[in-house]
Amino acid sequence: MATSTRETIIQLGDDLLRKDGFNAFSYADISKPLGVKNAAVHYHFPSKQDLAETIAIWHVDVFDRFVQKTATKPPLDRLRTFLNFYHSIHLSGKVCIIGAFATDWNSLNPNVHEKVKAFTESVVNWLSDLVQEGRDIGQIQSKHNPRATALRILTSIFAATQLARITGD
Amino acid sequence: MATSTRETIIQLGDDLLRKDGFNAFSYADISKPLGVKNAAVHYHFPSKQDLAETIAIWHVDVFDRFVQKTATKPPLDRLRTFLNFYHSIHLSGKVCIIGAFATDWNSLNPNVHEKVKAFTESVVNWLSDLVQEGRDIGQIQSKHNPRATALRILTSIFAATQLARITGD
DNA sequence: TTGCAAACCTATTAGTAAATAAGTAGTTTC
DNA sequence: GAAACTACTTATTTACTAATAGGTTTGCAA
Repeated sequence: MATSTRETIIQLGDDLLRKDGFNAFSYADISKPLGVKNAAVHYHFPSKQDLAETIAIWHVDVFDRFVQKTATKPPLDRLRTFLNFYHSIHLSGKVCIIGAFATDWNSLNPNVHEKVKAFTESVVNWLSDLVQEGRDIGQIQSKHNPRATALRILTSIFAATQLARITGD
Repeated sequence: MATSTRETIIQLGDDLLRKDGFNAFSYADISKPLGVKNAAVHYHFPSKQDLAETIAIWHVDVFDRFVQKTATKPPLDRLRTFLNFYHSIHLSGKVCIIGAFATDWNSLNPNVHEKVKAFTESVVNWLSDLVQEGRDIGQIQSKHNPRATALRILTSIFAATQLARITGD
C-alpha cells in the first residue's frame, strides 16, 4: 500500500505542527523532505489553513478507528492503551495535537477551530464514557462527575508532554 | 512612575507571546502600538531571542516578589492567591507563560531555555514547599510526594488555560 | 487518437520578517 | 562648552513567506 503524496504531506505537516508549531514551519519544510516543489504542496492544500484543517480531520478519523478497535476491551485496558499512545508521542519529541492547536489557536481560522473542537469533544466524551463505565463495574474510583475526571486526565497528559520539554520529567 | 519604553516592550512582548505565540508576532506588532519605529525595538532588544530571554527573566523577578510578599501567609492562602492569579490570566485570553514557552521550545535558543527552566524550577519548588508545609500542618491531604503533587497542580492550571480556548470550559 | 484530468513543475509576485548601518536630537558629564 | 551617551529615526538589506498563474507530463477513458 503505497503512501500517496497527499498522505505524506499530512504526516509531515502533523509532525511539524506538533514539534515546532503552526507558525514555525513553512511549505518548504514539507516539500523539501518530500522531494517535490513548493507548488505541489499548494496543489494538494491551497492554503496552510486547509492543511491544518485536514490534519484535524485526520486525527478525528484516526481516533474513531481507535475507539472502534478497542470498544470491546475493559475500561482500564482502554485507558492504558490511550496513555501508552500519548507516552510514545512524548518520546518522539512531539506534543499532544490538542495542545499544539490550542497554543496556535489565534492563528487558525474558524473552519479549523470547528474541526479541532469536534475532535476534542469526541476525546473528552470517550474518556467520560470510559470513566463512567469503569465506575459502574468498580474498576475506577472517582468522586467527581465523569466529564470533570475526563478533563483532568486529558489536561494531565497533554500538559505533561509540554512540561516535559522544560523540566525533563 | 512613568513606564519606560523598554518596560512597555517587555509587557507587549509578554502579551503577544502568550496570546499568539513566539512565531506569530513580529517587532511591528510591538512598535506600532508603542508609537515607535521597528528599529527602536531592536535598539532595546537586538534580537527576538533577547526579548524572549528578558521576558523569562522578568517572570522570575515577578515571581520572586510574589513569593516574598506571601511568605508569611498560610499554605492554602498562598495557593489560593496563586490560583486566582492564573485564573485572571485565563480571563484575559492568555495562556500560562510556561505553556507558551513550552510549545515554542524549538524556536528558542539555549539562553532562553536556561531562563525558562530556572523559572519553572522555582515555581515547582515553591509549590512543593507549599504542599509539604500544608501537609505538615494538616491543611493539605496528599499521598504522593510533594514534587509530584506540585507538578500535578502546575500541569492542571497551565493545561486549563490552553484547553479552555478549545472547549470553553 | 483524441480528450481530459490528475499531479506535478517553472517562474513569479507581493508581502513580511528580522536585522543592521548610519544619522540625529536631546541630555548628561567632565 | 565640547565630548559622549541615550534613545531614538530613516533607510536599506537579505531572506523567507504564502500564494498563484500558466505550462508540462502521464495515464486513462471514450
